[in-house]
Amino acid sequence: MSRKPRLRSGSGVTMHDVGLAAGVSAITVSRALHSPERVTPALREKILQVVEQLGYVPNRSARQLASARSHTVLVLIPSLSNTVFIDALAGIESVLQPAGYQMLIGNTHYSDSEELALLRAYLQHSPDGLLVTGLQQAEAFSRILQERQLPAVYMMDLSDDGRPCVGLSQEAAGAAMTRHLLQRGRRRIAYLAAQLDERVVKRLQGYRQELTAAGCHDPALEWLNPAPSSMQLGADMLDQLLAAHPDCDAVFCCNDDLAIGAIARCQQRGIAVPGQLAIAGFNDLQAAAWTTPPLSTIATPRFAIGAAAARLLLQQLQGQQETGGSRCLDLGFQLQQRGST
Amino acid sequence: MSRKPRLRSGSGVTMHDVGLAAGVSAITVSRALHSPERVTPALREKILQVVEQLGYVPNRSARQLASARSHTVLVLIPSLSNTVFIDALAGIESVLQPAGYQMLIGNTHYSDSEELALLRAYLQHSPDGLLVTGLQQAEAFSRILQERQLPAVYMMDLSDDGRPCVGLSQEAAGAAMTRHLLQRGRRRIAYLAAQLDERVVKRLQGYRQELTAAGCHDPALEWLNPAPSSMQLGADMLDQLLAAHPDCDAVFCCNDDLAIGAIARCQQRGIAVPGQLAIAGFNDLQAAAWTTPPLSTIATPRFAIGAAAARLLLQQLQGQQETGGSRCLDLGFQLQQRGST
DNA sequence: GTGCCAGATGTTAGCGCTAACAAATCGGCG
DNA sequence: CGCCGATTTGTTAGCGCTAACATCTGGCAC
Repeated sequence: MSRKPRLRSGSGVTMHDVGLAAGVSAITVSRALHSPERVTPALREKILQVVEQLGYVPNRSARQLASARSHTVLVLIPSLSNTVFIDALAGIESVLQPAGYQMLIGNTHYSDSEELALLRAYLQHSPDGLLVTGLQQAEAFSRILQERQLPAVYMMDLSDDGRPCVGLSQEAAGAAMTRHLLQRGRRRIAYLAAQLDERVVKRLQGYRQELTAAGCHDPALEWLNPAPSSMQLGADMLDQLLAAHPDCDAVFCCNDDLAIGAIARCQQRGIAVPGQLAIAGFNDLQAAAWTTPPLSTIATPRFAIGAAAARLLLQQLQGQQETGGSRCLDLGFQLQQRGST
Repeated sequence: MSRKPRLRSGSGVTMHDVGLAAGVSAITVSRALHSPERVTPALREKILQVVEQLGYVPNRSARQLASARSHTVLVLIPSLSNTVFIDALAGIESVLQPAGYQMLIGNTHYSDSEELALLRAYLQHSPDGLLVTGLQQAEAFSRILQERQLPAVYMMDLSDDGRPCVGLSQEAAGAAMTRHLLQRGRRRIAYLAAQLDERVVKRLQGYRQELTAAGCHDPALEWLNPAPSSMQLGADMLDQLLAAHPDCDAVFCCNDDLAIGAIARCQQRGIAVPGQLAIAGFNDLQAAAWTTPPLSTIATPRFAIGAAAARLLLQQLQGQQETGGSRCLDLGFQLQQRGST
């Protein structure tokens, strides 16, 4: 009258089974797989053969439970529909995958509270570290990280408080594009923005600085819309802007989506670009090179940012707590001048 | 001389601790959290309070190990940089997240062998089910699914072999667009394709059928390039096509990326669209509405496909093995006629 | 031969949780 | 008043793996 055996997950072959078949104990199998240098080469070879033969698949939960390390990294991004973050994700994947780390993706929908909720939810997986977009999280967020001693690397921006980060100066990039427009002789330069996340605001600050320095800053030319960014919105905002300020001679859009909508609307309305109106975007999405005229924009190294951030995090996880040197990596940006300016 | 306590992962608060503080046993805490109906409301309330107070976070690995269920779904998509799959991903997320399921994302890079390798690697997480893009996997792939009795739902296409799937008839969609071009009076209709995955090939089949039926199929007008799809490639392929076949009067691109490149190149070369050449795309990406002229294309319900596939999988996981009725869901498509045709 | 050390392998226990069974509790009814 | 069944809670064991310690082996110095 023995009790029912439990349901086995996976293939049912355990490390113990492999050991049995290879004539060793389970722990030796574990070592053969995860710290090869602690097992005689011949024995290791034999064990690997048996693993192959039995189709053994290690159980990650058991490993995690026993070792208190999950080999998992939580990645928080504001949106799945914005290519910018997907590119960074690809960069992260390219580093974590080969290193044997699992990537958990959390979509915060640009919301601090959702971000916090996601962090709480994903703590159940006890990630070894975090990759976070941006620097401004809810207060409770940083508290949790601190309590649990969770290492984190921040992406897309540069911090001034010692937190490890990989990105670019959004402010400098905003300033660079504004300077470019000034150099092209524009004086009535508008700033069109949507979504209004921290990066968009920092670009705005760069824009303000340059215009103020040049003596032609006009707050009335700043059009900020908290709605999600889209090409439709770019077109609509352009219409509104021109209706209110027909003398405007350049539009700096906070991202390429808005800019593509704006440029298409100009095309529709017969507004000469850049003759009457220069248009600039931000991010250098693939489509930016294929508008009429092609869009001037700021190219950002998203893939590289993701990859570098992942590498930085892995360094921390592997205990290389290099104390010296700032751990802030500035990967810069590049002004792509095309036909629209 | 007691041994060192093991490193604790997470916060260190266990179910046992919660039970202790609430004056109940660990299993009661487990029940309060996961099967509320098995605990007196008052007690449950108290337990939840203690959970909150102690900041208890359940350990998913332990749960998984003990219950042989991972509450995890593996999602395999061919690419992260193609919006089509990201949209589906968003749909999947919208269903799995609220249901308490974790989504593991595997990027197959359009490769059968990588897909198989990913499946093998992710088996370590013992996913409860799979969401797979397309129907054509390596042979070993299906064998593994069968061996482990892993439920899977296939996305983006329709099967004819009884496998549960959610998508649309790629063939019918290809045919519909071709029919549309024929109705607009075109006779020399080219098919421009890249990446050449199974969906692209099926659209090609639909295209062939319609043209053959109309008596104007010319294999020389099929331009198939295995390289990854991009706007640049679309522009290049258009040039090559027109150099070889100046009499061509319509181009059906297998996706919007190619079409956007092609339409931009026409603009650059002064080729009248649709006057001299009609151009059509596939998928209805956001940018398709903002080219000059706006691109005619086939709108596909990607988000809905992802969501429906996830729901279908959850049904299977929750044991509702409804035997009756096909489990193939055709969510259709819509022809978006715009200025380019 | 003895002692010793380094390296290879094994033993034991326990990570945190839940399935299965066991016990306690309660209300209602003969 | 005691017995029944239903409901609520507890006990026990074990999921598969690995940290820590224990043991074994062989080689080498003296």
